Amino acid sequence: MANDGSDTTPWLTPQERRAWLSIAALIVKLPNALDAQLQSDSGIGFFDYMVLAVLSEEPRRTLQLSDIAAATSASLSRLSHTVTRLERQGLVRRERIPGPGRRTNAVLTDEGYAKVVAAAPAHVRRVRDLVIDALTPTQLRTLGTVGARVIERIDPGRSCSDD
Amino acid sequence: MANDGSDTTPWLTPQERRAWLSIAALIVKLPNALDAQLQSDSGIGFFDYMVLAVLSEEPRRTLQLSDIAAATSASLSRLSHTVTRLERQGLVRRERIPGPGRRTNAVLTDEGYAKVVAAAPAHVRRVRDLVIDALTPTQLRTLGTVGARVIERIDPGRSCSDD
DNA sequence: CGTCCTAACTTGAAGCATCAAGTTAGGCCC
DNA sequence: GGGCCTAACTTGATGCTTCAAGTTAGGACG
Repeated sequence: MANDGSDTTPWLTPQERRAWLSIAALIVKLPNALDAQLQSDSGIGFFDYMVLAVLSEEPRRTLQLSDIAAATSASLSRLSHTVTRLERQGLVRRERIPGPGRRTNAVLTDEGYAKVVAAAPAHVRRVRDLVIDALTPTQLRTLGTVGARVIERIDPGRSCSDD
Repeated sequence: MANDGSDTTPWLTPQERRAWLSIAALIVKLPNALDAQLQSDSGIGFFDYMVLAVLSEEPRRTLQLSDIAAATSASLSRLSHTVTRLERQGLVRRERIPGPGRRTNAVLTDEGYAKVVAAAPAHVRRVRDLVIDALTPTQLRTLGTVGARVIERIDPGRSCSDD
């Protein structure tokens, strides 16, 4: 129970530790901050917003559930529950795909589209305030690169696309 | 409803957008990955682990609830519920502070201490694999700096200390 | 053409987080 | 020393996430 996979466990150096503390705080606080902004300004959570946003960028405002799940880094189960809720709010609608297998699309309704359009400006502004405009272009670039690198480590072989 | 706080909402440039997509994926996936590792190796969530870890670094393995909440970026309510659960598992114990006000300490039990000690190596290894060792020292340094900067924007005036 | 198989989704229960209301223990002020 | 105030928690309800188990629609194999 005290040896989970290695005899030698190199602890963090003071520099590494300091960096890690900042990163840990970041990945806790940034999602909270974005959730809070969207919740209070538009009555919607960050994840729900991402789902609507992803759909709004599709030509037919339509995407298969498993593709949405991949785009938002969520489990299919989570997504299914979420789509059920969004459906109840009239923002989205389900649609069976006729072909082979048991595939289902989610389609953004007009009301759903209006919701994202209404929510986006304040959301983007907050993202700018907290992240984009807080950093130099070089820092932002590094952050993007570094994020992609870590993501690649988490699940090797994936692209990314959400908002 | 279409104008949440500004007439001119500068959208993201393609570079900014690409960076933001990486960052968004990062703040969703990294917590999930850490949670999954801790859950499967030690049967404990990331947040619970942080609470125990913070306590384990105190001289008397004791800290006031509101200080733990601050150190882990959580609400007092969330922390109180969590401490109740940890208490039920025998990992922590509550202790009223006699002085003024209605202050309460959480104290790490021996069992709780054993738990963190057992969980830490695999957790640290995962943090190394995913983040620390995936980046150059310069990138890590930048990431730390940048994290601190964003945190400062989120709630101005705070230090950080957790694991 | 029937059985097995897989991929994609659904569902229900259990756990965890959040929000809004309480509660509690002293200070403060007259 | 009685009423009021604040800070620090606690609690219960509600909602979201996860987990494990189920369901469904074809395809492949024999």
